[in-house]
Amino acid sequence: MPELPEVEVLRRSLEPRLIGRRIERVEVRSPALREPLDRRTLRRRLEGRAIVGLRRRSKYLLIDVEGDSTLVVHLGMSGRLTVAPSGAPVEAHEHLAIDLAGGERLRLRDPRRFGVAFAAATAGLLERDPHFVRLGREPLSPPLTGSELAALAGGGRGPVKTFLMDAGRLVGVGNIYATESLFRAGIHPARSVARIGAGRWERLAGAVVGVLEQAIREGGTTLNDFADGTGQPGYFQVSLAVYGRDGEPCPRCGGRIRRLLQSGRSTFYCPACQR
DNA sequence: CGTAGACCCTGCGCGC
DNA sequence: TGCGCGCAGGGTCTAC
Repeated sequence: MPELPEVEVLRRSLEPRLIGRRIERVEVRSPALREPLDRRTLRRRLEGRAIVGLRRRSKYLLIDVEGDSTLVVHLGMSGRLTVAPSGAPVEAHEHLAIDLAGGERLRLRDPRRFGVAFAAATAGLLERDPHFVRLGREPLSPPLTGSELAALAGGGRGPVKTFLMDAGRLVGVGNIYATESLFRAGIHPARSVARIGAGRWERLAGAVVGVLEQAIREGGTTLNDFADGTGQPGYFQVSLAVYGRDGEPCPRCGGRIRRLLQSGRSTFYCPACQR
């Protein structure tokens, strides 16, 4: 489900509903996520404390509470984090339920269980926690430039699409937005990063920033199940030029969009427009 | 060393 | 209608 735009849309939708709210109770309904939920630490760090801020790093959402604690959530492929009335029926694959003072409940559902949720000290979290220490550059803050992108790829030889999705270099760009960025930049996804010149790097950096910003404005991409914290779907999927459009006409030249596999992930591209 | 593939897990849509 | 197959937005680990 989520790449950077979806997590950012989720963050913005939750922020006004969560800031200042006190966490009354944390309930681990099913601890089986990619990393097992730690009931004791979650309760110890969160219960009784008010939420003071929501941040995003890469595809992680960070919910800061008073007293130097942070709830970290990664939605994996199928995670959803929503606010519901506390009396709402429990849904399938609900792993975590957090009751807020005032009668609402923050719920984490994740059918495929690729997600992660844990609580830790706020201080030094991004600098020291193993989930964060190896993460690369945020593409939007400040907006990525071509020369920075070229430097991040320095020394590599692999395909440019794989590079864009390497979170150790650049974070937040997953399969959809890597695919769309390369279409906008007119670059073939299999082109080696060693064979990209300054002009192309500049176009690609602009495309990455433009695609991510537009997707945030349009509420993210809802292919199956993405929703923000209030359950609202996004609508960037109608703006997708090539992703998921194998066999359809290219919106720019009318040629046939093709699909190929790279590192086990589907890539869609126009053979005429992307070189 | 960097890179490619397998793997984790459930659900859905498609073709038969 | 039912079933099997392929595929799905993530990340990590292992084997070259």
